[in-house]
Amino acid sequence: MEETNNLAKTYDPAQVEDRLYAEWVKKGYFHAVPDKNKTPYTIVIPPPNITGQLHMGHALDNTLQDTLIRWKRMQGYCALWLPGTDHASIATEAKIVEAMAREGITKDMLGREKFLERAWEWKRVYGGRIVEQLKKLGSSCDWERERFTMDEGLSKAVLEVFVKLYEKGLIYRGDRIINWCPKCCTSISDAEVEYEEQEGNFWHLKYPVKDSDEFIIVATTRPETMLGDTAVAVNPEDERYAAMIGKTVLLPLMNREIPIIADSYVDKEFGTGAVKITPAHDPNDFEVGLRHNLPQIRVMDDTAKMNEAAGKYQGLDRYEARKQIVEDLKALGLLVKIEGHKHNVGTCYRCRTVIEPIMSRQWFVKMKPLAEPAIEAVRNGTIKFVPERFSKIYYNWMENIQDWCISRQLWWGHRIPAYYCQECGAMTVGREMPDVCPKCGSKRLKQDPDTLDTWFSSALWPFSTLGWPDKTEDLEYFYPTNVLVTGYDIIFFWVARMIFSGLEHMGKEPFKYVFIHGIVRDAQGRKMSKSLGNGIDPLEIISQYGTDALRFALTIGNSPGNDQRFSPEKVESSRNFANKIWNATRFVLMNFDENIDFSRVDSSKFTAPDKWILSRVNTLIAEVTENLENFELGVALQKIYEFIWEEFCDWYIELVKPRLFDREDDTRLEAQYVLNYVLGTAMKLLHPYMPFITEEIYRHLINEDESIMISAWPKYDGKLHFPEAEKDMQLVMDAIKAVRNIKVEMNVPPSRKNKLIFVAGASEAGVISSGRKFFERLAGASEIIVQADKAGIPSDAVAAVIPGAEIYIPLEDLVDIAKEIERLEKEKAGLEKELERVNGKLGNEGFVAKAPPKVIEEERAKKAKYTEMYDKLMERLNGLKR
RNA sequence: GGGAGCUUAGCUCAGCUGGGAGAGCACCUGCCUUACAAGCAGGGGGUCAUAGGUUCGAGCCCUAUAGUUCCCACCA
Repeated sequence: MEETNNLAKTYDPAQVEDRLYAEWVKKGYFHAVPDKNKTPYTIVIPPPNITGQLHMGHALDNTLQDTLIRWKRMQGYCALWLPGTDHASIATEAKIVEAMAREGITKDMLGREKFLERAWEWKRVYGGRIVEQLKKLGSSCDWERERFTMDEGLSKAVLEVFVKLYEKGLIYRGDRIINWCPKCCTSISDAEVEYEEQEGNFWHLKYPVKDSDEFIIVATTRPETMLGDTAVAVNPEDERYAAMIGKTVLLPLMNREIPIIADSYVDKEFGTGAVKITPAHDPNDFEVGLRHNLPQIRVMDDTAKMNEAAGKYQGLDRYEARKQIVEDLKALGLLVKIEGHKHNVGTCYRCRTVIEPIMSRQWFVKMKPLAEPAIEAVRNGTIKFVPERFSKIYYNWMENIQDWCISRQLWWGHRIPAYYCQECGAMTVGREMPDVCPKCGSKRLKQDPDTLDTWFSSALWPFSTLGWPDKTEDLEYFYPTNVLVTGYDIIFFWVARMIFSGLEHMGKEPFKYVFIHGIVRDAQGRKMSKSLGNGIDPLEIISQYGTDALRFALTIGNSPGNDQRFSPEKVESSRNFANKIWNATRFVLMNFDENIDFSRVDSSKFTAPDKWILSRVNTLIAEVTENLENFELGVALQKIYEFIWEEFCDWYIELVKPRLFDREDDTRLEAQYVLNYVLGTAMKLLHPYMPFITEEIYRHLINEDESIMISAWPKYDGKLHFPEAEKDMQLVMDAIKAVRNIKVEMNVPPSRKNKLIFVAGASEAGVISSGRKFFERLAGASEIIVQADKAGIPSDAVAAVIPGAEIYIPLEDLVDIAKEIERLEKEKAGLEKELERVNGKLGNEGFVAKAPPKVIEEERAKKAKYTEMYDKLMERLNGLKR
């Protein structure tokens, strides 16, 4: 205990964090083992990309998870926070390709096998980085269970799911329009396309009608696709074009004959009412093409360069081709006009390249049958979104869901388990490559070169990480998990897909709650981004202010699902709070004796302030616990903050100082005990939020626990509820505040001591008398007189009326009657306003008849209180004015 | 086109099931009071976007409007 009296004057996180974290890990506190005597509480981490660097989004997401898991662990649950990383196929592959490009190497030069070797090497080098960064946040993950989406076990799960869904007919291969990223050279899913509004043009083009001198004018935003046109469509009810339907136009530049068809898809009002149809390069045109049996002509290759079907434009990039085609049409007199046109352009969410819709043979998951139970699970409350409003976003997406394109033309990822016979062309899907083709017996089989969308494996995360498809003890015990914590930007990508996957493969929801948070923005409210360079590095903040300050700043004053701004000022005040706690602890410890022995504490010697603070912390326990249960982390933290700073530090510590400083005081030990208990309890409540400082402090306090991390979460205790003490202390504190207020307002030097005369009824008088020391110390009182009436009070004393008492301060030379009257008039006006409001309510028949009795009673009590204060104030005022 | 959020003190934001408007920062005044100046004490500052409605009672519930942000859809 000796060294405890020598805590540094300011809290230094660097001295504490790494040391404690290492110890927690060493002691195995983060490790969860199935325990039949405990209830499981499970969170699986949203696995960060192996290429990732910790950013504020991670910091927030993981702080919230850690707060929940630490709280539940303390509550006695078998709390598992399962960590891991995601292979992030497209993002990782892009980075590797980029690095290779710097060496002048391409994927093709290297070949698949060598490329994968590089990728695994990349994973080995960088995969651990983000994990180490998560540790800096204090994350209490069970690192013994760390998983990676391409682990053997998880890959087995992917294989199993693919084969199962294929056999059920829920995975199929087909030729459809998909989103193609020409830079990443792969298909991507609808969810991976981001739309951006861009200034574009609307080109009006003349297509000559065959065997006539007529033209039909089409309007397009993408002239380059005209090379692949296989029809022109008009609305069947459009009279302007009625006569044209069925005729043939000669496609300019290509001189291909294409029909004019009628399809209700065409909007008469928009553009010219005639639409060029390019089935191979537009999703809507593709549908029209199917309805009318139109040929599909792809005019671009995988890098969005024009291909051989583009005739003389072959080899040109799509935008060069556009320019050239417009030029050529103009030369031919077929360009009618160019209009400016704002439109949304789809871009690749990874590289921002404009997406090319291209017809291609890909693998898809049939979504409708999977979506239905997933919608139902949220609708019937099996899974709850917090805040609830996010379920609407979820429904909206799920109800309009399209089939999911899952194949990617990438090498880094789970390879599609489909095998093609090189002899007969038969396809086999299976858990392993068949020895021979089941159809023709040939041994020449080749696996599909494509890999799966990275989200295909993360969709299985809540159960694949627990051992599925094997029936493991972990899976049995920890699944379904309790809560998933993630940002709203990832509901479609991940949350929705986990829900239908869990229901389909486990027959049970993957989690009960989806706790959604917003985005961390910069101080100006902008999204943090690499291109803007406005990102704030959490690790930088940690090294400057400490992990606890960062976590506090990210949690305080935020409500679930809302975005927040992050500013250095906010962390600074968080850091100040950490320092405040630290110093409160220093104070407590420096007032402990070496041989302090709490077994000798006599609870009958608890004073009013003791009972008051015990009662207050007791209430705090109940409120914080309830807030946490409702995922109101910010509100709960605010309450802890206010309790510690205002009630514990500003009041309780100040109130007990006289007892601590007087070594002979009969209740000194009791004060020390209460300080230790209340601070310790507050630290427990704060621990889930600020794990390091609370642990460090807790170890210096007196308790039986090995670590605050595994100590028991405080419980409300009816025996520690002291309403009388709370009421008495309210009177004392009101009085102190009133005196302080007067002294400042009347410009009394703080150092000057004054006599205080209280006029109060018997019970209040008792409270005030026993609070003598508090007034001396905290209100600068030199002498306290308590009396039942106003006898002998100097007429020029300054007065304050508080609930239950009047206070008079004889200021002699300092008093300015006019000023005093002015001050009292202000008080009077305030009271009048209150009285008016209360009387308005009580005078309202409706209120008295319909309001709950409890509310009416409260209002009546207020009325009595204010009336009494008002009368006393008026008496004083009239006395002064006389 | 559809949907959601936001609008509360100078700034950033809380405000749980409707019952006397809050915090942090900033500002003003005074304090180095032996835990903390990263602090202490005191103070100023708000027709809770606007207009209706429900209710005894609305920052909170309903409707409409305005401004703002975002998501989805993608009429070429």
